[in-house]
Amino acid sequence: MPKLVDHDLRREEVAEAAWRVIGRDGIEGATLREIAREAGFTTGVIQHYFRDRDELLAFAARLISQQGSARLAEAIADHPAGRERLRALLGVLVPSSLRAARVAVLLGFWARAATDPRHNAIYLKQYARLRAVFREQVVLAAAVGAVAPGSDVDDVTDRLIAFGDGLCMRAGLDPERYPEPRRRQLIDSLLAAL
Amino acid sequence: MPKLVDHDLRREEVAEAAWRVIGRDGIEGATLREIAREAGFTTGVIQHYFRDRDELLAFAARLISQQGSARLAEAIADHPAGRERLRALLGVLVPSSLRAARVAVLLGFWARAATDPRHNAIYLKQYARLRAVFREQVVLAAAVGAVAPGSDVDDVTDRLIAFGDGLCMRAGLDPERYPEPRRRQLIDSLLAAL
DNA sequence: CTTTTTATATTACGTGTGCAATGTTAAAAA
DNA sequence: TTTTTAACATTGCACACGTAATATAAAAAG
Repeated sequence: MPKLVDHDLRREEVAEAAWRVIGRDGIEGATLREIAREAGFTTGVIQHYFRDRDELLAFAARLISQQGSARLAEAIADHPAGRERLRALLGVLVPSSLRAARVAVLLGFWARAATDPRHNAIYLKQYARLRAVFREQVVLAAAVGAVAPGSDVDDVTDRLIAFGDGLCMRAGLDPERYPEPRRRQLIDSLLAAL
Repeated sequence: MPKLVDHDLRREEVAEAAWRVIGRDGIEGATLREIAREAGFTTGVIQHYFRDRDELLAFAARLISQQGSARLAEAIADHPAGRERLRALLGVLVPSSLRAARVAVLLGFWARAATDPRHNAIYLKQYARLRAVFREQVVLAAAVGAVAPGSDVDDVTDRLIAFGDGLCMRAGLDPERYPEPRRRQLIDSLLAAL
């Protein structure tokens, strides 16, 4: 047997290079050659670990979502149920170290999900998971009195997520208007109005 | 002098064809040849009215924003200041006839604005206008008591817009979960919490 | 050492792109 | 009627793309 390589690790390595390229040049700029150059490999390597460009992009999209899930779990573990935990969850959607590149990656995948059925399916799964986590925590927050009594749980959940996504996007495209303190202030303002 | 053609009209015609293609195939699918085919022209026509592909896309982005401004003005004219008018404004961000294609166009331009400085500049101008309109109406709404006393006007404005954008995106990518009645319900729920 | 199998590298090919150059058409002005 | 010029069409080119095919390197197994 020849040189031993951790396949999953290599795939992640390539996917992360793809993110960096997408963040810099957009999805259309994420060519196999450019991704390979960014990763320090040749295109032959990428071909060895991914059937084609689309599978690589799909893998990258899935991976970014998995990492988001992990950060959601962290946020839950690190903060007590209620408003604090909701704030931490929103902080995952709108991370404090928000780079334009990160938003470019998200927007790129979302834009692709709007026209490509395969990526849309990936997106739907990701979103269902995200929403379930948020909803659960909204229920807990309501039990602790962090949500106005009488509010519909699903409404609050969807409002939270929509706000987080919108803010993430606007802030990524216009970082001067939405520096980190301003983002935190908006999140607090939103939570206070729940 | 030869045949007379309204230049602006032709440009709009081409831009609208570009939207349809982007809505169908994404921005990367919006090639000159495909846009020309969609518009019923040859690529020669497009070359005659636009310097290059980028200018065409920039024009299309500007045009879509202008039309949005017009719809905002309509919404203001048709609804009394206060909660009703805010609802109408949100209805412009999240139109009742939300097609996936429309969201694909928006996401495509946003994604491009994340990596292309020229498109980012266009986006910033658009957003400044949008925000100014919203802010003005939030002030009026507060005066009528449609906003909780003591709320910061800028906070409320940004929360409204972020929510609207986020909902528009999520709904466009997942229309089954967010049919029109659900979207209206969410908007009302948000306004009630102001 | 030889064989086998995987990782990585290289090259070539067909396709489609944006764009430039050039040709054709037709209508308005002279 | 002739000329002029904008509108539109066509063709070709250089380039970059994704991918297939193939070659080389390397390491475990016999």
